[in-house]
Amino acid sequence: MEEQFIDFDNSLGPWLGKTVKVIQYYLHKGFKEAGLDLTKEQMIVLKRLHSHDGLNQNELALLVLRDKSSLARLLSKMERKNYIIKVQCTDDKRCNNLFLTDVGREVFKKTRPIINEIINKIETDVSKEEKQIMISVLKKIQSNFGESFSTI
Amino acid sequence: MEEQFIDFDNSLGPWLGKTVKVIQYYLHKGFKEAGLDLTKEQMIVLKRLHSHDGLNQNELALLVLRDKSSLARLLSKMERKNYIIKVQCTDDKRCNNLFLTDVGREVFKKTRPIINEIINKIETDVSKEEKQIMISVLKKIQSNFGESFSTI
DNA sequence: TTTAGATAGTTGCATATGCAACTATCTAAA
DNA sequence: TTTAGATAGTTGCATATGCAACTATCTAAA
Repeated sequence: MEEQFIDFDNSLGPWLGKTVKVIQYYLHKGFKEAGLDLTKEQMIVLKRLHSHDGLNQNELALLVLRDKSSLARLLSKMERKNYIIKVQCTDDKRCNNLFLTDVGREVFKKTRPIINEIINKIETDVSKEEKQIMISVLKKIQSNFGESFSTI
Repeated sequence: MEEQFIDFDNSLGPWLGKTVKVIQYYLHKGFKEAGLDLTKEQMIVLKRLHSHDGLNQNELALLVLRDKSSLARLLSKMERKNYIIKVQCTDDKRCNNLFLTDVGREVFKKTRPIINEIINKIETDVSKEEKQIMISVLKKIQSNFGESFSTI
């Protein structure tokens, strides 16, 4: 069939994958060099709670595109480091509201310059038009895979 | 500083990251639904060996952007499943040449339609021009992070 | 008011990852 | 020819991930 002849190496998938790997490598490296005890994944959680304090685990898991079990373990580590706290919901004993601690807020603040540097590096020599096209295509790709992802 | 005001959520990094996560989710799902005993990571190794049989572990690790220790363990699992074999280099006892087995080749063949479907899904409603811009910007981003990555 | 099904979060298991330290081997320079 | 440094691959450790099965709790319908 026609299918056999799709050019895998020049399709968007591998290019996207490789680019993200490169970015993640330098992000982790940046945190390490700044002496921050933090992974990229934990940073994303801090970021979300920073703008949406009080989410419960299920809500947060949806936002960060992670399985709730994976997130639960991530949160445990962050709780041990005193970056976040879990507070049992008042109206539902099963559920926890998540909050940044002052320590967590402080750590997040320290990631700012590192993240900004990475963003600047990513977008070096990328024009406004190119950036706009990138984002619109990325949105399109996400929505090609179904509504569930397009709203995140 | 100016730095504080960079718009994290609308920068390329998070958009790229999310998109890749969505793609990977459906790729894994596709393999599972087809009954293939294979992860995305193992598929990438099969793909590389398919076009470059005989690479050693260090060479392959560079190509797939993985730490050699991570790759070593990936290869062990694939060797156990009889997808690949390691053959000690004739001229250097430290080094292994890696080869696909017939089983590995067969499994890789079976991933083809799944991968093609994902690629088609990704590129739905993405014009040739958009795709070209995407790839050129992704290349640019990779090279922004240094020569070491730009050639992979 | 009982209870079946839904929901929030956890745990077991298997996979994947990178760094640092290690072994075995090779190579190039004294 | 010896040997110091380089190189290929492995192992220990800590992290991250998703699926399936689980517990505790809640909710809506009989």
